[in-house]
Amino acid sequence: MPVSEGLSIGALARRTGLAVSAIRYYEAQGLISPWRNPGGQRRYQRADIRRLSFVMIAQQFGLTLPEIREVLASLPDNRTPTPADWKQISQRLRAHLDQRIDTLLRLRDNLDGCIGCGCLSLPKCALYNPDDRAKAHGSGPRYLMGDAPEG
Amino acid sequence: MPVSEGLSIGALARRTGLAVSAIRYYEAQGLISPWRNPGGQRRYQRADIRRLSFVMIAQQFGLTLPEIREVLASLPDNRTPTPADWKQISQRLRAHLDQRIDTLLRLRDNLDGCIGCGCLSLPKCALYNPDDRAKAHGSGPRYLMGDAPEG
DNA sequence: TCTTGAGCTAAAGTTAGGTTTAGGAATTAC
DNA sequence: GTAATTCCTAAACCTAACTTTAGCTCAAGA
Repeated sequence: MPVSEGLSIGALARRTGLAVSAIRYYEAQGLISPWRNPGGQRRYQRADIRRLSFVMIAQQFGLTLPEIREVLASLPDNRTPTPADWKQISQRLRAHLDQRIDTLLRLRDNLDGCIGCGCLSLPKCALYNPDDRAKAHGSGPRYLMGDAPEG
Repeated sequence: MPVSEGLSIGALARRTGLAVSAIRYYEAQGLISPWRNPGGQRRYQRADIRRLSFVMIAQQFGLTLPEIREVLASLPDNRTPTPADWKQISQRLRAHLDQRIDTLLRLRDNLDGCIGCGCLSLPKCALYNPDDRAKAHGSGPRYLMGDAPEG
């Protein structure tokens, strides 16, 4: 029998498939808030399995951890989230995903145009649209993406 | 008048919108190979503007720098690339993009299903398909993505 | 010529999202 | 009761894709 109620971090790791280190990291990022048993070890609710599962899914959809934290903030504090709570949150995910798909589809259309016209690589090319650039993916030279260097 | 033919790195930076430091970094990664003038400064061909532009576009499409280097390797060494050369390369990009879009569309379908069934966050949920997870985005806990920790 | 603006290299710093390590303390299993 | 797990924290390390800094050299203009 456990020394107190709740899941240990190792148990939660086994249930979610996450590494223990990742769970502790998510806590540091404010995504999950366990309590401590008398010995100082973390204890989790069973609902936290869902919470972490959601984190993993949201990551696949391209949300950053701060974004996920914000989304999770809409879950109730005072009670265990219900399926309806999760459903509402999933719909926000869906909106995010739709936007990513749109961006990629627009990129593809532009690329098709460019293949036809031979303009690929010209700075005036539609592919250079900075909005698309900023949203399509996380990487690329920083200052092109709106982070002007000083001086 | 310049001390030798070709574009200086600053001129290339202005033409492409890239930072000088980024251009030097791309060289270190094998994406571009300038020659040196008698004073040891880098000199570029005008065709290198296109080359770097292509790098930026390919990044938007989610290719890593090593992947871009590989794609660029199919350009001719002995002559300036023609529009036909670029067109061929663009088609490889298009295939990559199609795959990304497919993955996201499948994720969206699964999410729709999950919103309906309320299963979101259950490990058996279709959203946990590891193939999709590995391909949808670069981030997420490493060892879930096939990089098992030792011991 | 002399000064300032580019360029050079090497090395360190940055961000996101974690993992690994070191050195202890708490639990569990026998 | 003791050995083997598990857990704790803090700090260092990791990758990708760059940027910044330091100290120096080159090039261009008045």
